[in-house]
Amino acid sequence: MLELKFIRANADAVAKAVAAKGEKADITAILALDEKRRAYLRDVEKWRSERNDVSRKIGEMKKHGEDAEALMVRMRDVGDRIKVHETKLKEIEEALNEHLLWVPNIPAPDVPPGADESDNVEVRRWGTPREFDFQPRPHWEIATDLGLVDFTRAARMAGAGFALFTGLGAKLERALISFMLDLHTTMHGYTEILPPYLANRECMLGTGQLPKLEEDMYNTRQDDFFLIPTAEVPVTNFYRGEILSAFDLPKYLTAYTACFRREAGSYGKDTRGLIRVHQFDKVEMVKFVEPETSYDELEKLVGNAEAVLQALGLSYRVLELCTGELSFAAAKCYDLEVWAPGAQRWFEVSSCSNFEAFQARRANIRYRGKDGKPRFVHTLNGSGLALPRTVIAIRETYQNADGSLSVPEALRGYLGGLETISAPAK
RNA sequence: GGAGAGUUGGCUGAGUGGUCGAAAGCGAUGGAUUGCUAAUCCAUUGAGGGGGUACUAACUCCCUCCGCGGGUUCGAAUCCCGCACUCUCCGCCA
Repeated sequence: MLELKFIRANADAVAKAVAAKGEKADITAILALDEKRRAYLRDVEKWRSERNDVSRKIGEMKKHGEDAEALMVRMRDVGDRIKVHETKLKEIEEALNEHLLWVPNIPAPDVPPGADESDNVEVRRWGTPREFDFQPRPHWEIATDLGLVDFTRAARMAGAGFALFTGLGAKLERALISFMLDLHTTMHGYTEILPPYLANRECMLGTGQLPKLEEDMYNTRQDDFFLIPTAEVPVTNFYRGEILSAFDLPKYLTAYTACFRREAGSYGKDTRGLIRVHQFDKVEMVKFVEPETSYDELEKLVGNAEAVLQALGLSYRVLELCTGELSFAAAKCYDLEVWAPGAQRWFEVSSCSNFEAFQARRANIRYRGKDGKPRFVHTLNGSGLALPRTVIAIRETYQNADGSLSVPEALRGYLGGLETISAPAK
């Protein structure tokens, strides 16, 4: 959410940002409603002021035993008029607010302009893609042969597009989750939390998934809860409505959660294996920081996510997203893409964004500055990491000629010292 | 699921129809005192919005907000109704 004052003063720039992001917020309508709102507000406030004055007078007259009937009759009239205009004012404000919720965040000035992924800018690469002296196989073959996943039975349980990890495949998920959380809590200064996987409507509005992405979310009809599409939702809402102290900032939180996405509109895309599934595991990092520091914090956040890939020995590249690829709420975003040598392509495993005050304004998360004035914090978040594609990269990178899989050293401690995953005996 | 109690400012906590935006305490900020620390004293200290002078600062007037939404009334933190959440007890249950 942007401030109405800001939109009023920078209408052109905001309209430009809306276009650059391919959004459809109607800035002209907002300005008109804003104008109308203030006109009604002036009237209502004038009458309310009168009512307050006269009511006070009535109170005093009654105390002195005087007859205030005439004034009371007059105020009854004023009261009716206020009520009518208040109703109208409320309608206008609701319409205005509805419009405002559709205004995206403005890209930071240094975000490269562009329409699609071809305009993203590669910032750096890490690691050398592994050379094979045999033909590397794709991850879905490896997983099936080693008995790590079972999509047939997953479909029986839930439906198409769900993963079911089995045996060491399941244990590998658990190992990765523990490894990532341990890394972030011991090396990067994050506090671990384990939040609810269901979130209410206010949370979804706060982080900006709603109203735009309602179709992509699972909703529990009876109670109007949403299955979280990312831990960002509950974790960012950790401080919703609170005023933090400047001395407590920055706050770093990390959480493992399952994530649920309907992936409406993406049918037929990346249907194979784990690339795109309705439920997946992810470790998320969320930061609450002072505005002055948020871009430094973003770089550090990317570094925290990169540390996971580096520890796992996986090659990756860092992309800076162009304006057209930025999500609704983000001002700036880096994607981390890992190299999968079997599939011969890059897979996004992390998205690290600075939302500046956009989410904080929606979720009303403030801090009290050293001058005592409350200000909105800046929020950031990044995956550290999403598991399915990380697992894909591990399988393809660490595969051996005999079909077995070496366990990355960083994970061995979490798998009872296991060094190799081999096909189960038939 | 049933019964009861509660929800007030950064925090604790008073307030049951008329200067209540709200006592008191804590905390915070500024100042005084002080060899340092501690203690003490004085002062300031809620948020959001609209208008005016000014035209980033400052000043000033007004409105709203005591969980949320309605209602009663000239007037509601205070009375009535609905909802949410928290706590206690009972039932059920992983």
